[in-house]
Amino acid sequence: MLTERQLLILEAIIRDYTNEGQPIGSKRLERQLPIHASSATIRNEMAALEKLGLIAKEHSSSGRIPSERGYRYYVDHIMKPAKIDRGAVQNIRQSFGNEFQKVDEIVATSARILSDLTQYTAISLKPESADIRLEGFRMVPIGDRQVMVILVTSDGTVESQMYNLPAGIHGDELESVIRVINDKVVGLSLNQVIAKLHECLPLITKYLHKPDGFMDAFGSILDKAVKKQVYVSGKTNLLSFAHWEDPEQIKALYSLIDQSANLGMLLENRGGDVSVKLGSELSDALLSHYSLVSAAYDDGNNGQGIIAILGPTNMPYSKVIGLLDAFRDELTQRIFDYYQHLN
Amino acid sequence: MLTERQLLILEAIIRDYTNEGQPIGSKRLERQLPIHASSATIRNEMAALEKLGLIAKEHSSSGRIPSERGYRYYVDHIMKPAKIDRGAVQNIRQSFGNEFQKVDEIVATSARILSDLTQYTAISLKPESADIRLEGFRMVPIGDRQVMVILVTSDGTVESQMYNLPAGIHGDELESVIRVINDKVVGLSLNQVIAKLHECLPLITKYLHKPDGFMDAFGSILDKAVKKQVYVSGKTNLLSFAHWEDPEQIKALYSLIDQSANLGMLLENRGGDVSVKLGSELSDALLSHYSLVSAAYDDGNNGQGIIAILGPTNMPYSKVIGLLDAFRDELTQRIFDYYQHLN
DNA sequence: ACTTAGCACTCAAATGTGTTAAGTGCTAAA
DNA sequence: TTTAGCACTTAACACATTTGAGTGCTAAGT
Repeated sequence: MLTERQLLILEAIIRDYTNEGQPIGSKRLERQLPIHASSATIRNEMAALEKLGLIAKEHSSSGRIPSERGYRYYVDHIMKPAKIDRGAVQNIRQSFGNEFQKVDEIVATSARILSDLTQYTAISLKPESADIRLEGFRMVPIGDRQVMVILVTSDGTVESQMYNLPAGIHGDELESVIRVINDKVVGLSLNQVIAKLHECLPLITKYLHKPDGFMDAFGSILDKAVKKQVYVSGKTNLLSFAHWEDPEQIKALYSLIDQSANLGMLLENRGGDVSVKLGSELSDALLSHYSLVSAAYDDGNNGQGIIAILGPTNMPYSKVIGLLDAFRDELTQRIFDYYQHLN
Repeated sequence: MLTERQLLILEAIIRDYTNEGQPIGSKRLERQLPIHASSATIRNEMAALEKLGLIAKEHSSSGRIPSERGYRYYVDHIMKPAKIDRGAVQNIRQSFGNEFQKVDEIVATSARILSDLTQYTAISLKPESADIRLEGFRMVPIGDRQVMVILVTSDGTVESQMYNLPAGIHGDELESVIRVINDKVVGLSLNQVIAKLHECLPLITKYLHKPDGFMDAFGSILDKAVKKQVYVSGKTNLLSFAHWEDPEQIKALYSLIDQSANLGMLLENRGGDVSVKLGSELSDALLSHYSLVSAAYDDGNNGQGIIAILGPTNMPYSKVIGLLDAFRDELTQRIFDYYQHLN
């Protein structure tokens, strides 16, 4: 257990290092801290904190910087989320605007607002419930040889994709295909759909002479619906605080972030409170100097989504966590409004 | 007019500088060039070239680097596009794969292939003809309160968007709206559509009590159809040869590229041959160290699209131009195939 | 048992000093 | 017109020196 004085010192080191990015020395703290103690005493305390692994030196005679464990301790035991003032909340509310036609738009907008507010990279995941079923299926003829395939899932998501018909397919054959699909796969969970559809392949082949293209199109649209929808905003902000000598490393980081699959992994978040993951706690070594603050939000009926901020390890956690928490409430409300408005 | 020897020297400087990025000196060239002349003679020739503004020094005693005018002269008068060997063409063909369901997919894939091949940033614009008309309009009911609005334009583009109906709209009212739109605006050019639609507003208001949302949705989907579709691939490659340590500048560059409107401007290309724009010839000062190689391609019936490579001023123009030219043919063929397959 | 002044020590960063290598321009002779 | 030769310039590098902020340790003071 840390003494009161050690807590003060640790907190001051973290605060100052967050603001200035420079190692913090004992004389500085002596001047600054509201405690009566000489720099030598502070040095002793610092040595103790270092032995506990909470702070570290960059070289043998440098000031101290918080270690990862230090941040962990700070986040878990010292820091209190900053209260977000009403003006800021108002601001968020305004940024959302109104008139969303899809939940995806709300989620995408969330990422944009968050990256604007924090100047970090923001990530948002669309709410997802455990069991999504295929709820509707349409094929809308567009031209002689084209149809638009539309899937509706039980969480209200609508995905569409063009499909070019093979030569010589007639309207009634198309009708038959629609009927087959409505009979056989509508109502199933999305994971079962593809398997079931393959079972029905002989049947479909009867109407569509060459069903490969159709299966591809259907598969790709189903993918869109199944895939965790991830929205990332403010990627370029990563450049601002990258120790960026090496362009290759940044390229790698970007491509990591662009692979939404990775991000899905990264964000695993079992609901509840705002969570902070630091450097080595993140799945990829590329992120060892970064830190991820994430929060799950409920959409009221279907499931949970996630919003997150990816920034430097020395970010102002108090502010960011406070913001994310307030934002989460705002977002939940927005989604609630959206569904409300729909019924 | 330059002498034979001056041409050789200029060409060698450009070639070597492209490969190594280092200023080129007279002694080097003496060793390397297949002409009988001492370094002093070459120095004299270099002085002449410098007086013509074709090459420049970084500092008073450094070797020479090509100036922008030098590149211009090289591209216009010296360089011949490299012949692309059959293997490479085969490679391109393979990268395309088959089975495109939309022209957009072909165009987007083009950007991807080009940035892969060159390791620069590639940009592609979808073909656009002068006069696009609205050719079809659908509203597909999805749930009780949602419809999917679908527009088809005369160039075969299909765009869709969800629209949440105001409360208390019934099927027959929706039918009426569809009929109004089909009667009044289908067949018009896209630019006229919005104006005409506003004329019909009283009529629409009769059926949709609050038509604002609908007008918004219709407008935004029309925007999608009208807006020049720009695809950019390999943005991170810009990092590889950015010689600037300033993240802010790169951020600015990225946001420039993300505003597709800007890119549309940038790319203006009156068809014909492959065109090269260097540094200051580009619209934005941020691009002064970059160079844009672009080519227009025909899609056989509707109009022209553009493919382009954005890279450092000292790129290997011969290769890039040769590649772009060959790629253009390949792309034209692909689009031809696409439409062929559709009839 | 803490605290603290004082001191020797460390290290990064800034500054200064040569040295080298690659280059230039100019001149005078071939 | 060409070229050898020479004086000059500059960036890049290696190296030493100084400075400033910081450290650990010790011995004396509370």
